[in-house]
Amino acid sequence: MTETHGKYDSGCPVAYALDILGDRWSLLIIRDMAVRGAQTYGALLEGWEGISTNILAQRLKQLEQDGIVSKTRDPENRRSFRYALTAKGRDLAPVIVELVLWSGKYNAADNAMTGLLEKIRVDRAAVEACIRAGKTP
Amino acid sequence: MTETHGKYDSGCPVAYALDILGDRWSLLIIRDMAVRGAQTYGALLEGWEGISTNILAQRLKQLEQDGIVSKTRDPENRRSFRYALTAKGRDLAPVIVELVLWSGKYNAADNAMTGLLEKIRVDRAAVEACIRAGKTP
DNA sequence: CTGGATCCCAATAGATACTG
DNA sequence: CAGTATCTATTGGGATCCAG
Repeated sequence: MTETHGKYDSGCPVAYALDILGDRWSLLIIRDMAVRGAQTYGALLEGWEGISTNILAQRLKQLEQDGIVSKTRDPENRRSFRYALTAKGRDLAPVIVELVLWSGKYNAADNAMTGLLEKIRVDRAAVEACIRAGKTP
Repeated sequence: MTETHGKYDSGCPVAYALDILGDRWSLLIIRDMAVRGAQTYGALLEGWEGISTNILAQRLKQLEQDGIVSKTRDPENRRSFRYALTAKGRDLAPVIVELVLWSGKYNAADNAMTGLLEKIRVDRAAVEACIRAGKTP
């Protein structure tokens, strides 16, 4: 019954994760939602790395299918949509935290944009709790 | 002096990590070394997912440049090489562990090949210590 | 206007066959 | 065993077009 997801159906949990996250953009989109609080297509387009419109649309659709992202109409602005992380998406917080710690160790120099590393160093649990609560740390 | 690595030089630590790991194969190669103990080109080729030869060669070269993997001549077999994780590569252990835990939560069904999830659940610290020590858990 | 589809084209990733 | 060569498929950028 296990839905065959992607390319390699090896039964390895690392491969399962990489089927969803193993590309240049998916995790950056998740980061934009978790860390920067981006909630709209427009806000995601203006991320730090400059994703293009077709890729963003495609990845959002895929992430929605994978249960990472939810899409709803904006209650206050009927012509807009709101994207949010699901519980499954927010549960990636520890993965993001470990990636940031690793980068911080080996790429100490540039960490300019986020300040995330410092926040994690001060109180890692608090950062994860924020993300899990759907708030930006 | 920060060497510009890859595509997006945004200064975000997540992006730094993804520049090295954000593709379908790099982290699987690292997993094969860390978890399965693969040390040769041939052993890596026979991983669970079936990487093709050119991709493996290219990724190994890149991972070596990025300081994740080291390549040395096999002392016992002069015509063979041995690939190993560097400290930087082994320090990805927590990232792999978090990915496995996440997959285990949302893809409980298939975890057949590794048994890694169970080991992590029994003693996470021990698994990470193994990998950091260059031993397979 | 926001959100997204589409087309064109360049660049990368990848499978297979072959080589020292 | 450890790759290279070749060829095809997929990805991605950028502009533009389209719908609500």
